[in-house]
Amino acid sequence: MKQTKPKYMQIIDAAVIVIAENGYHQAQVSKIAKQAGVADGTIYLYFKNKEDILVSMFREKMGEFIEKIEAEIKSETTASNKLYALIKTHFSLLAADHHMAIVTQLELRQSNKELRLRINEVLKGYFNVIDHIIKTGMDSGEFNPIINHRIARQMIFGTIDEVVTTWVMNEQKYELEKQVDPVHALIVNGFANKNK
Amino acid sequence: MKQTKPKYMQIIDAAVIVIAENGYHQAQVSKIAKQAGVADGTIYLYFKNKEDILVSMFREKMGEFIEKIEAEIKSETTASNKLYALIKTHFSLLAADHHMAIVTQLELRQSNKELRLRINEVLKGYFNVIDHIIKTGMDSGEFNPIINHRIARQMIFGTIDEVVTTWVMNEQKYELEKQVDPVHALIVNGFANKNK
Amino acid sequence: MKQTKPKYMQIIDAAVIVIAENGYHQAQVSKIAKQAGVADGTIYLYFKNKEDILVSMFREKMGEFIEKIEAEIKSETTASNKLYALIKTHFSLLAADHHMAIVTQLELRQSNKELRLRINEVLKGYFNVIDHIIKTGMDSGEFNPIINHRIARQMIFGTIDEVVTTWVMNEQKYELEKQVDPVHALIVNGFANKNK
Amino acid sequence: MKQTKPKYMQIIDAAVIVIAENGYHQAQVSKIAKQAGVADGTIYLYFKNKEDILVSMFREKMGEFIEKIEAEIKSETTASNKLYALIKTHFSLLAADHHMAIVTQLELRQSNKELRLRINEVLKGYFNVIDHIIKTGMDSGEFNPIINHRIARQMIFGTIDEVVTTWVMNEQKYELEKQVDPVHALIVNGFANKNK
DNA sequence: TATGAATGAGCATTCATTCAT
DNA sequence: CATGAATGAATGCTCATTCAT
Repeated sequence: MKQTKPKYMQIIDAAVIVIAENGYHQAQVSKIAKQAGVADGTIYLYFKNKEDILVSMFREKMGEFIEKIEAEIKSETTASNKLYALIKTHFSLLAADHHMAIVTQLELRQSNKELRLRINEVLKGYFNVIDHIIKTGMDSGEFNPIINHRIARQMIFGTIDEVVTTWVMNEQKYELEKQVDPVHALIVNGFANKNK
Repeated sequence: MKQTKPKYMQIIDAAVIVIAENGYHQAQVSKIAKQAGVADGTIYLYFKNKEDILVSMFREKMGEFIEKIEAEIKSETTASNKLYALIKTHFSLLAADHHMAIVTQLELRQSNKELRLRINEVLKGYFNVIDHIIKTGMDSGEFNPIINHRIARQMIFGTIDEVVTTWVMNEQKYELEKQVDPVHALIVNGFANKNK
Repeated sequence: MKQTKPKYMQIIDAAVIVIAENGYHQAQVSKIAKQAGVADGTIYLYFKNKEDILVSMFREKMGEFIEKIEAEIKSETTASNKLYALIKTHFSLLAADHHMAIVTQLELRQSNKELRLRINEVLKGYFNVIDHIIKTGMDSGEFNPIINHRIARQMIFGTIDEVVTTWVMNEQKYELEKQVDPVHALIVNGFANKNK
Repeated sequence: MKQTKPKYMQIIDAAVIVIAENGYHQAQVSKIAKQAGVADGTIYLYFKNKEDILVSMFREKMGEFIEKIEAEIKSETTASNKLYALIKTHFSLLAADHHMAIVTQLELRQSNKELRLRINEVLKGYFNVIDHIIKTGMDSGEFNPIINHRIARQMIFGTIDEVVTTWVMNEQKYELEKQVDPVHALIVNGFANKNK
């Protein structure tokens, strides 16, 4: 079969593999080109520079990621269930793609401030999804109306991110998906013992 | 006045400033030496190599950081109040030291995997403090006995870290200390509307 | 005229010139690159590292050296004449290439033990040529059958080397080729006065 | 017992040990100072600079060396016997002092051209001894009157030096003193088969 | 479009020497 | 005489990017 996949995605997929297997600082352009089966110079026909590969990679992959999460959330009605679906889908997708888990949680964070700001731009799409869930809960009275919207978002993202990062750092030894319930419970109910 | 401060701390303090102001990848040893007011070679009388400067810096600063937080927590009795003191002290210390805030939240994360593992070792001391608070709350019945201990720790750290990082990325434009109450409330009470 | 000479030899020739004119310890890679008319980085497309330049240089030049000597020896029949051809060709080649004379006799000896061992490997080819002459003389009865083969080889090489080194150290002020006859005579006949 | 040995010789002896055990390029001044049991700065009260240590070391040790050889030669009458005594003493002294053998045959040759020229100055004392033997042999008619004086000296020194260097490079695995007879025989009688 | 040889800026570290004590 | 902390110059190698083909 002739290689029909456009070179653009071919290079992005190569970048994920190379970064996951070699680490951010060992992911030279020439290595990515070799993995993609193209010449070094060809990279520059599709990307402005190395940073552009990384940002594009993150944008493409994060785009798919968000789409899938949105699809799962849509069918849920309550905010709590939507949040559950978000956590579950987030964990499942990363558990199913070890390379992406390593790249997003460990390797891409080694990039410089400028690149991280551009990555944060991409993350805004994800933040919007979280914001939508929070708004749903506030509007329906399901969530406490006095909670700070921005802090709520940062807690959801911060918690999910820390849980995944710890899991990746522990070399994905345990089942990430088993953490969905306790994470969801903790976010919705907090630490307080209401039976007391 | 004669310079009496031992050169070891002098160099570490210089490293904080240079990294905060120039970024991790622009923090050359010669720049640190210049900032510290010593010759390049003098650095190597006190540190094995560049990585040793960074790990030592993190260990020294994180040590002080944890000591101060422990001191504030000790005088509190309930787990909720201890948690409040932790968040408050954490935010206050970083708000008071812009350089350290930039270095810990943005720059040091650009280091390679090996260095980050060594930094994580130092962080374990902080995790222990969080663990102690959770245990206090569990033992006293203040916290819900069914919550997952590890996830609880990851939520506390993940939330605090995300809030601080966002604040640093927004160039510390708003008052970090105003976030103490909502962060604490959200962790303790969760999202659920109990009046409903 | 377009530069058609392959860069590999271009760099090796540059290394000979730079080392001869600046000395072993002043022969920086950047200086060799400049002399070769290429960029510093280009060196590393053809050589693994600096040591590789030096070993390759010695191997290439010594290879030519040995080939030429072998060619001259082949047409001689007696061992004595073969030895004469070896000494004559050895002296002539170095007298004709002042740079190589300086590099082999003075500069390359300053290299570290590891590099010198690798250089000695290359020298074995030369020792084989000497060994062949000795064997020829022994087999034909031309040379005294009781002489120690290894010592004989060391005498031939040690004498030639010392004569050339002295000549180079005296800045090649006298004619090296005038030494061919006395060196040959001394090796073949020894010191003893047979007329006595 | 108080250390009465003057520091000058103490430092020279330390230099021999450090160079022999670590190699020329790993023989830092601080290492020599430590081995000698003095402070780095103390070295500079007795020697102008590092090169001065090495030249002084060679001069002192070579001085002893030559004295011992001269003493052995004096009691011999014929040139051949004097030459035999020289070779024998040369080999015996180096076989008895492994450190000096390594330093003179391998390590000191790694020094730069300037230092080697100064070392050659010291060697002239040794050359004088050889010259004296040659002259003795010429005057008595024992040696062939037509041999070139300078070449004869270079042959003797070059052969002895090559034999010793090969022995050191082979890690002194065989008995150097067993080579005295064949080396002497070869120098005096040459290669030619006189029975033929 | 695609190639890949060539480019050249940038930096951690060592160690001989000094000099205040 | 003796110390040893401090100095600072000097260099091999990598890799993102270009451009002639």
